[in-house]
Amino acid sequence: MRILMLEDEPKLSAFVKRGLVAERYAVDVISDGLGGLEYAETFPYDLIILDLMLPGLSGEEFLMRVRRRNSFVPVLVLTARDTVQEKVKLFDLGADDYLTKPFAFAELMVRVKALLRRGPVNRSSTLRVGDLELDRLTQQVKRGSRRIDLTAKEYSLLEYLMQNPERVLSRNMIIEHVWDQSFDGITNIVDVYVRHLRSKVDDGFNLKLIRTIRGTGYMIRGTQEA
Amino acid sequence: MRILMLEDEPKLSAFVKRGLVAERYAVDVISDGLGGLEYAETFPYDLIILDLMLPGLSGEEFLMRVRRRNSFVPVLVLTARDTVQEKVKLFDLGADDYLTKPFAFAELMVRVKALLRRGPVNRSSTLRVGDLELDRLTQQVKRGSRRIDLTAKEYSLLEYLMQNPERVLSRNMIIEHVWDQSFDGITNIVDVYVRHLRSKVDDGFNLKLIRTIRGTGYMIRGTQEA
DNA sequence: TTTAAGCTTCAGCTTTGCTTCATTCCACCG
DNA sequence: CGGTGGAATGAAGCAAAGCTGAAGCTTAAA
Repeated sequence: MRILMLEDEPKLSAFVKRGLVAERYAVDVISDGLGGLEYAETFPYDLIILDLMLPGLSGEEFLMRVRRRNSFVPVLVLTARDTVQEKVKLFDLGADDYLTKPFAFAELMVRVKALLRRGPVNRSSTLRVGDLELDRLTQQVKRGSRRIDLTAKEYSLLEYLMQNPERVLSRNMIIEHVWDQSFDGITNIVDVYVRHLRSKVDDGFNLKLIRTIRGTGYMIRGTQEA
Repeated sequence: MRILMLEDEPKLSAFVKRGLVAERYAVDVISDGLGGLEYAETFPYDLIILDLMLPGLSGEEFLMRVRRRNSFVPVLVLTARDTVQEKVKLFDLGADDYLTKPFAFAELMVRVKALLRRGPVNRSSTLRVGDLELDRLTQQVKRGSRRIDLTAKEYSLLEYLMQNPERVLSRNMIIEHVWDQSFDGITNIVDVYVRHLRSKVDDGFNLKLIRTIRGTGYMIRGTQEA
């Protein structure tokens, strides 16, 4: 799950980012409107958190432009004003939810999860492929009855695979969903992490869930068959 | 345990606060209704103590608004009038208990504890994880047969962990529950206190109860396993 | 006013995970 | 049944996260 945060106050963004990362989201923080727009148009975010007070381009302007690109990313707006007019305007512009500052982190978290859940991909909170189970609430992974400990990146990768079972995912797509902005250039990082995952998820089991599609990418599947 | 107190008479609020702090609650005092509403909506309090005579927004109004947000936080009302009508009105508005001024501190304390105990989180007064025991009534902590002395913050932290055994708690969540205000930005205060706790709770024992989940936060668990 | 206890910050040190790179392996091609 | 390019793998450097001791600060107690 990849989140873009538009916030120019470093303390706040650092605090929020730390919390989101702890929940295993890949978070990009951008501090000005124009730069944010560029990011929003370049990467496939699952959610945007938008502070209305933004240098370079107002929050309203940003929201309009994103929506004009007929993008349906959920947008959570952070605002200082809490009036009815404000609310109406925001929903008009296409915001999906809003939060007035100051807010408790727990409250932000609740809304983030709610917005992500209602997206097209995520109905349920538990993903299943074969006898492999990933619980997004507690972030626990089990194969059969055996618990599996994953690092943050391993977890995100597995989550992405399991969101798209039986579908071949290219290395580029995987990088764009699982890694954040800190990434550049050509790399075999996906291969390496698939290896890590396999050693924890598939090793010692008869049925291998993660498959390589030569020349294309990877796929997860719970059934036998060639 | 976090308490919000709405009281505009400084002497009284100082007196009560000191008493509550001595009992290891984290107490925020706000002296006007509107500000109090903001706090109540922003932070997750376990209890609200409300003086009916309040500038800015009447106590009744406050109560109504809090309840309209369908918040189930217990509210203890302080009032000067002691009539049947008054009582009925208060309970109608959603008060959970009330106290007429003047009152003895001990009396307040009894009611506070009663309300906290019946809250959604606190069914039993003793928390247990492995051979570690925390008694909320007497605020005593024991591991096996050995008594452990904790400071106020250490106690709150341990209590929060033990309320959520086997669940990973992020630093942000911990800060919001254990410390009064959300901290500005980034701090490692949680790390430091976990260290303090460990030195008292885990050091010298074979089975370590408090675990670090790297990149995420901390967890308490009483069973062995990996 | 002095003293002590607890709270918070900070910096350096350790551990772990992230990423790159070089080498080896293997599927698919002719 | 070799050859070739994509994939797998192990190892190693690097960077981030967490640990820890100590010091400064605040508050309460004597």
